[in-house]
Amino acid sequence: MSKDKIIRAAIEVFSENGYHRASMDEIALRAQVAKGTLYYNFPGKSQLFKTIVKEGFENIMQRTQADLNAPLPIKEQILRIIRHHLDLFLESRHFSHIVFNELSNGIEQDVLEELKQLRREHLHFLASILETAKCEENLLRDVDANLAAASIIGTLESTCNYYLSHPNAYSRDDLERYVFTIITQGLFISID
Amino acid sequence: MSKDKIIRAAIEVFSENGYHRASMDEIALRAQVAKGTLYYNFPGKSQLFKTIVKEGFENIMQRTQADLNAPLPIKEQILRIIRHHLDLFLESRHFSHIVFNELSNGIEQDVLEELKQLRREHLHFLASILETAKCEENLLRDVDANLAAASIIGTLESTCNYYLSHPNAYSRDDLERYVFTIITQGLFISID
Amino acid sequence: MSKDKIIRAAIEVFSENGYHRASMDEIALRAQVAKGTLYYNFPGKSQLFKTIVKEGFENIMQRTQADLNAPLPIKEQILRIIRHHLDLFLESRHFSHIVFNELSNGIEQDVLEELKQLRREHLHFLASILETAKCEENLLRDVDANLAAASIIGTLESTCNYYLSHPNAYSRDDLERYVFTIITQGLFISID
Amino acid sequence: MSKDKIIRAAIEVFSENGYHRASMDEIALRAQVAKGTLYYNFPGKSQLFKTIVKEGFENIMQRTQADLNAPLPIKEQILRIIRHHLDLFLESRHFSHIVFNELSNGIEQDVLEELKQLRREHLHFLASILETAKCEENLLRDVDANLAAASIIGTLESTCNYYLSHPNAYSRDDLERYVFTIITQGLFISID
DNA sequence: CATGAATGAGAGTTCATTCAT
DNA sequence: CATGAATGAACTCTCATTCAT
Repeated sequence: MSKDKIIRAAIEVFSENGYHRASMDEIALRAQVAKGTLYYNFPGKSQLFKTIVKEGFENIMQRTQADLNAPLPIKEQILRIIRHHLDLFLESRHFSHIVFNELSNGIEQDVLEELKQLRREHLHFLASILETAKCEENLLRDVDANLAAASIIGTLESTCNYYLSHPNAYSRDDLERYVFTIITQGLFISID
Repeated sequence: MSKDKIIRAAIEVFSENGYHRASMDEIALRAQVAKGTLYYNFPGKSQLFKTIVKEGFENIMQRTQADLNAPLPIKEQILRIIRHHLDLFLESRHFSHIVFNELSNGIEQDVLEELKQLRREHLHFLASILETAKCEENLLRDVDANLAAASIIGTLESTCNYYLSHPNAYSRDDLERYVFTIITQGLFISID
Repeated sequence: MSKDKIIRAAIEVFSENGYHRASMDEIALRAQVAKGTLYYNFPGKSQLFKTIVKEGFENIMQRTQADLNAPLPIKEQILRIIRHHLDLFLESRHFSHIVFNELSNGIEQDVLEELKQLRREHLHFLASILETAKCEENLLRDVDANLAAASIIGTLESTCNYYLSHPNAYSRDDLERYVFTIITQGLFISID
Repeated sequence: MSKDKIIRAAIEVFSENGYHRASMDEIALRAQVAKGTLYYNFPGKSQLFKTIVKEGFENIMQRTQADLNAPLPIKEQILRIIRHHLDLFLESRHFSHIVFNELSNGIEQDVLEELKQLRREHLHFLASILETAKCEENLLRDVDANLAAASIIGTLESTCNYYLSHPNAYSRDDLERYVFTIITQGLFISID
């Protein structure tokens, strides 16, 4: 089906070039459809972009949620959150960069607003997991859950970035462990 | 002098619109110089952008360095690092976003390479401060200093972002304290 | 039947948007048929347009003719011509604008030629009524009947236009009377 | 100068093709400038069109006004109005068609509104000449001056149209005389 | 030093038309 | 009879860059 081919191609092209340098011509070429077919299936470039980002957010939230269904200690929950996000970040580096960072300027105002909303929802999704854990287990430091969630995302994004430009510095497992340590040792209550 | 006027205007325009939506016309207009003057002073758009990002990095590194000249405990050093970065992030939100995030795709390859190098240098600058502290004071957890630095930057960037879209949630001082807690409680050794 | 639905929808859309801005998509949407159905029933956009214009001309000529079947004094005949044209012009303003004015440029050459022919026929139809009256009653000034007919159409078109953009200036009846006066006092012989 | 070349070319192209079929490429080609030069000098297609129509209206109003400076009997004034409009209509047939008819649909709403305003001003200009004459000389029939002006324009437009498609029917002088008769015998008071 | 008119490659988008079903 | 997904040529418009002055 054309729609799927287009989305697959668009992910590629947006990932490789960023929103602005990605051209509809290139996407059509990559999807092996005519340019008009893009506009038959999507209202325009920004809407196509939105669709993709939306799917990305939903994808990672679903994957995370599915894995947290069973009752798990918060430590394990955070580990899994980190693992899923690392999967996304490392498997499709540019795509995740788009999802988490390219939402700043230079996109049509209305679509931008929707995308920011999506990002907020993702953050609240993580925050709610933390909040639940904080209440139930009393293991988390008394920090605003939203800020904590923001910190997790920022740390993941930034460390992955570093990891990817230093491919031989440590293994994927090391990275996971390091990040877990950095995050949790600040989130778990410790005797000072 | 024209060069200064151009740089000031360019910071504004790049900040407000991102790299691609910023136009040389707009920059010339804001700088109150003719379009040709831009090309008299800078080889092109990407070079102008590079100049600005470079100045941004140098600025924050200088400000931080200057404040760390006196011998200070690591806790105080980190607090000051956070404070300077919050200053930069909150005072010129979009500019810092450019500096820390817009360096991904869609910029001319050669300039992009230089910018990534700058970002690496900034990260290493922070990492070296941490490294020194780790050796001298043995207060820091045994985590790769570069990853720790990346985590700090990511956390700052991400939490500021949240803070700015929820202006009334907490005060600037609260934010500073929260971020400090999140970062340090993971970086300082604690008895588990 | 699809054909009728299409024609009704097409009249609406052409009227509201003019030939070029009217899109086949919009017509199909309004007619509640699939786009392909348009091309099943009509060879293309210009032919569909031609069909509509043709029906418009035939409609007004029939209405006028029907009303002039009984032998009437020329004064009454002209009044009825005016009345029928005002009906058409005022009831479906844009449609009549299309019929009388949009036949100039920018339509496929072959269809355009046919449409101009239709306009000529309409003009000759009016002219023949005037000509008959001139011979039989000797009440009309010695002016070329075709020019006189052209003048009537031009006056109707132009005054309706004015009337429609000044809705409260005079009543429909006033307009009819004024136009009648303007036209006839130039067409009837008067002692100078 | 580029601006002049563009306007000259645009008049040609708009006249030959109507607003929608006229392409900016064609105008640039005809003007022997690059496409970008069009947009350097005019904000867009509709604005370019507006400029041209505006100049057309101003041109004919100026020419007419200049010729009516000396105090003339109304009969002579109307003759001159007719003459100037015939000049415009016959010399640049398509241009005048644009000016007087292509202002209906399918042009950007804001520009369309301005153009309609121009047409209204032109009509009021003619109406004011008639009004003055009516008051001063008491020679004009008691018909609303605006409708009378509309009638003149409509008659001129429509008869010229006919004249141009029947080039050999009568001479330009005949046309002028006929039109003058048609118009004035309805405007001058006559004993019925 | 500085200008700004001019450029042209390339972008996003529209839409009449086709054709396999 | 009717459909609607797919097409691709043509369109308007943007903008970094150049160069004669």
